Amino acid sequence: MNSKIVHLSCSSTAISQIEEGVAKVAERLGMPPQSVMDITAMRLTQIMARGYHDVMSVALKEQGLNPTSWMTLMMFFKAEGEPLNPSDLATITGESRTNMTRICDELVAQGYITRFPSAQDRRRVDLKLSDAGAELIRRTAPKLREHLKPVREAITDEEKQTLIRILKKQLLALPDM
Amino acid sequence: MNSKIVHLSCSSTAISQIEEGVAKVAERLGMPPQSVMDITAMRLTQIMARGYHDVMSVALKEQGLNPTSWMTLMMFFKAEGEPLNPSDLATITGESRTNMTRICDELVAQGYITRFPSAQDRRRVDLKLSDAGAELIRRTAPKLREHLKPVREAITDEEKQTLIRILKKQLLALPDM
DNA sequence: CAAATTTAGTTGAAAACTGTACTATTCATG
DNA sequence: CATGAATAGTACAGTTTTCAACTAAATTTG
Repeated sequence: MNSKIVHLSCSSTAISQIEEGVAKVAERLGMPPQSVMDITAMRLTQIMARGYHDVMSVALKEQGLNPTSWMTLMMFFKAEGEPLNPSDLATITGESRTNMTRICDELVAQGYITRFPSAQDRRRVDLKLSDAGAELIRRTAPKLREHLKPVREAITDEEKQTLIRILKKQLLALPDM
Repeated sequence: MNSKIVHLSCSSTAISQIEEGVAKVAERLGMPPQSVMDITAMRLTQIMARGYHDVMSVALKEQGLNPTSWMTLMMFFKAEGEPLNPSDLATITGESRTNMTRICDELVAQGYITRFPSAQDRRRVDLKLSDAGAELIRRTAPKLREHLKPVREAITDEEKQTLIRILKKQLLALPDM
């Protein structure tokens, strides 16, 4: 019987299916048994990231934002009035410079950040959070937190620490490109 | 001094900056101290997923594939000749049905899968892996594994188990939408 | 210090993905 | 068994992101 799966592939049946599938494929491809863990970890990480993304998207849509523009706004909030340039933002967020230009265009158009030419370097553009932007952040952050509540409560503080520690080790091993 | 960051945000300075930034923002927004862990875990998960994606993309590009089409091919490989339908693939991979149609179009055009109407249900389309597709998988899998080697070797088997266990708990908590 | 190189930002075209709407078919139920 | 609801697939339009090419300014270097 072909058991049905709910939309977001995060039911326990869906997860079991992934594990079975990975094990089967790894064996047929003659991969070492440990590779099952590697691939499973990768898949689950990707699915979790997608889950975060989707939850955030839903929560942010009503504010006219998406996860990327939100993260960009947070960079400004962190900067505490210090101006940021598009390329800084691009490297920090991991977005392309091209995309960052667009996102900033949008945020400027929405009135959440202001843009003016840099005094020091005339190639550069200085961007700052507007009052409206800061207000938006203060208003939206609690809503996001609320949406993420189930995920937050699914694991213990100790598990969170462990997760962070393991992810850091993996991240440092990523080949830079 | 404003320290420069390498392209993919996975240097140890970049990670520290994320942690500092999260802590600072959380405090200024009056969020509880634990939320720093929550947000950090989320960010690192997302960055890791992006890292996987980028590594896969590079490795797959030379075969004319992308991470999504690769995952789709793997579903067929797992199915062992059993025909699959676009909507099955969509639910399993988490892609939209629309997108899956397009991906399958592409894979058919590349000759890696074959498409023919289902005998049982005339609404359906049956898709199967072609010999060329199976050959492509056998040829590509080891290359992918090679590209992911640094990540695989960054953590112990025990840590992998732990990572998987924690991610599973979180995944099950994701609100379905 | 002039020429070559690099960097910042942007633009337009292309690619990847999503959302809506539609047709054809099957399933459910009165 | 006829009719309404649900499902499979896809086309089309819109969004988001990337790629390639370009301008302008700064930096390097011969």
